[in-house]
Amino acid sequence: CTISGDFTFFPTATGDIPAYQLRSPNSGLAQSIVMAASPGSMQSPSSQHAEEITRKREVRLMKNREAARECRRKKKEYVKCLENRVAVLENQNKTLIEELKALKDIYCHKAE
DNA sequence: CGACTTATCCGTCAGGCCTA
DNA sequence: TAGGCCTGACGGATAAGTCG
Repeated sequence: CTISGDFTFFPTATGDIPAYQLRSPNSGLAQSIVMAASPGSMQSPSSQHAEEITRKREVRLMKNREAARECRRKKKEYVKCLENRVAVLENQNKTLIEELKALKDIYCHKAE
């Protein structure tokens, strides 16, 4: 398990503005498909435009939803790797301390 | 057993970074 | 510089744990 090099965390300079938005109960893929499946044959240009905006928004949200899932998956993996590395280093440290103790012992007995 | 707290997951927004 | 991607921050939902 190695920590991939392209995964970096950086602080963002967000001004703590609470993120509020309308939550549509039927947002997501199904909604996008419904939107795409209804051709704007008998619609005014303005309602077509509104529908296009809605469709674009749905696509954007869907992509971001998936991106967030992937981002969280990568973060979990990254944390797991760090934890593994901590365990390995702790073991190494313990071994080195033991080794040092043994060498000190040998040295002390020689000195006598 | 209901009220409250804590942990975890998820969707969304905002903003930074990168590329065409 | 517009558009897309990535990710921190936020708030809601839900499960699990705790307490009176």
